[in-house]
Amino acid sequence: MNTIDTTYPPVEGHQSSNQDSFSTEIFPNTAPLIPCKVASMGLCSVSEACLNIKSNSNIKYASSTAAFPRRWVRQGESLYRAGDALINLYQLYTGSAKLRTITCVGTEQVAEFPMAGALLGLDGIETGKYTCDAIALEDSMVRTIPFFDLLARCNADTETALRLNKAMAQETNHYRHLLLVLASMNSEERIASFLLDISERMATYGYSSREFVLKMTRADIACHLGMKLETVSRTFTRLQAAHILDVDRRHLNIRDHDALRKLGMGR
Amino acid sequence: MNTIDTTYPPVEGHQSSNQDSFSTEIFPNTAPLIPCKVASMGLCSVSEACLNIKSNSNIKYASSTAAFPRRWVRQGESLYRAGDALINLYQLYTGSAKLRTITCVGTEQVAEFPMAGALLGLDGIETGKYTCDAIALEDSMVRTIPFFDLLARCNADTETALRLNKAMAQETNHYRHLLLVLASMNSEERIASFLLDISERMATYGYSSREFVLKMTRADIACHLGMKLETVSRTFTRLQAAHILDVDRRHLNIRDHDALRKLGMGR
DNA sequence: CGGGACATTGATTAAGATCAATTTAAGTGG
DNA sequence: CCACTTAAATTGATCTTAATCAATGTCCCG
Repeated sequence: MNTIDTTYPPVEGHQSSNQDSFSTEIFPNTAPLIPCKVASMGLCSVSEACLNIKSNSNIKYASSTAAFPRRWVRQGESLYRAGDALINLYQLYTGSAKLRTITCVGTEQVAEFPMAGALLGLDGIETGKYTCDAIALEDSMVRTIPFFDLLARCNADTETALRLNKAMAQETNHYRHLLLVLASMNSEERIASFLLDISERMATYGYSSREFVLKMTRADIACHLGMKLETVSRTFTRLQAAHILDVDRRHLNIRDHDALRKLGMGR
Repeated sequence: MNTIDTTYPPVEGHQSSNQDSFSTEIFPNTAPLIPCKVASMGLCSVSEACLNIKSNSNIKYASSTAAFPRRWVRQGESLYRAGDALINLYQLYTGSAKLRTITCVGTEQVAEFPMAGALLGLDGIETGKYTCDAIALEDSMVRTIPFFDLLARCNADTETALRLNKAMAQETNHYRHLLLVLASMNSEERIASFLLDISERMATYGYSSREFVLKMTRADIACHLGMKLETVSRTFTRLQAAHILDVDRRHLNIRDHDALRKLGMGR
């Protein structure tokens, strides 16, 4: 029986030594940690490092780290659920997730697949309650950012406020583009667009943009792109036949990036 | 013949004396002004009135008004264009608009149809350049809110900051719902969902939720909902045949709101 | 009154949904 | 470690919805 430890993180002991060092063996399938990369490149939306960039450098980095504690989420578990009160935002440090909504009649929609660096929880800001479920696609680690702390920080620091605003605007712009994808593209173009997005984000975090592993199921992809899972599967097959992709289950290899771009960027 | 005034319901002369009065004859087709309604009900996302709600009440309303000057936009004209530098946000005071993106290959997507009270320009926050065209569907009036003034205000006032955040989150949540509509609903359900949204917003501003005039063309609706304009037309016809709607070109009458809701809320 | 934008309607086609059957991989427990 | 169970993915056959192509109708504005 697959009993999951509901008292989260497996991890013990290693926290005692250096705060930011992790033994990745504990989660062998987990992506390597890239906190510095994310923070130093300024790619993260809002992180403890980013938050301090423009603030008084006398503030101890360590204390800032302590202010945003880590939390592990195991594969399949939810970081938060629709209806929960918004208390924290979360920065995804390692791993990946899906953000999904379910209507009162049970229709599901996967809105996005956040990866390391992403800021989660913004969907709760409108009403004070989350409107989505945030579910880990693999064992993942987040930083917990108390929302009202963040607001206070924004109040003290225009830079942080602008950064938060940009993070929110980025999500909105991403959705607006996704609307276009769903409204005007056929299944091949949707899949191409989807893969380009993932490819780009992989590159952003220093991984191969050509070869990677999809962390989500065909059903998740279908639910994200407004298709049926059979159509997703068939589309992968067709793109493989066209020598644009090599697909082996979740493992993906982009053979013809130009052709993929031509498809995914719109007609 | 059942001719309905295509302008929004008139607001009785309360604007004649004070500084917010306009001679609507200049723009004969323009909706009556509803500044007080929008502001006082707290329905606007961010307005000069809202911005002062929690701040020092000694601040003159007049000076605040002066800080956010009016601007008229004629039907078909754009308030801003994709690529323009973000300088201002705009609060739509009267009238309505469409927000649309066009890709490099010319694919168009109408992301939303803002109505009075809406805050426009948020799409420019991510990069500092607008990513959409904001086009007036009728002669409309906006309040011009310099973005960096607003940021400064947010800095001074947590309430304003939260309000701006909520406005952005609201837009994002709206898009997320629209994704679900496009991903999982058939044409009847999409149209139903679309009409429910408009109906609700009409009610919010004190107009009839049952009977109203669509300010946009069939092509705009189609482009918004990921359909072809012929399909939009046919769907209206079918909903009329089912005694759910009365449709006469742009004029719309909801005969069976429950049936419409059943369709639009998902299966 | 006439021209153009907008809308409706009809006939046909094509893309993707649906229903259904296998195949493959990954655990689980004996 | 291997048989067994289950989740995920692929593939095939058929059907349905909406796209497409085309023609006509209607209203508004100059």
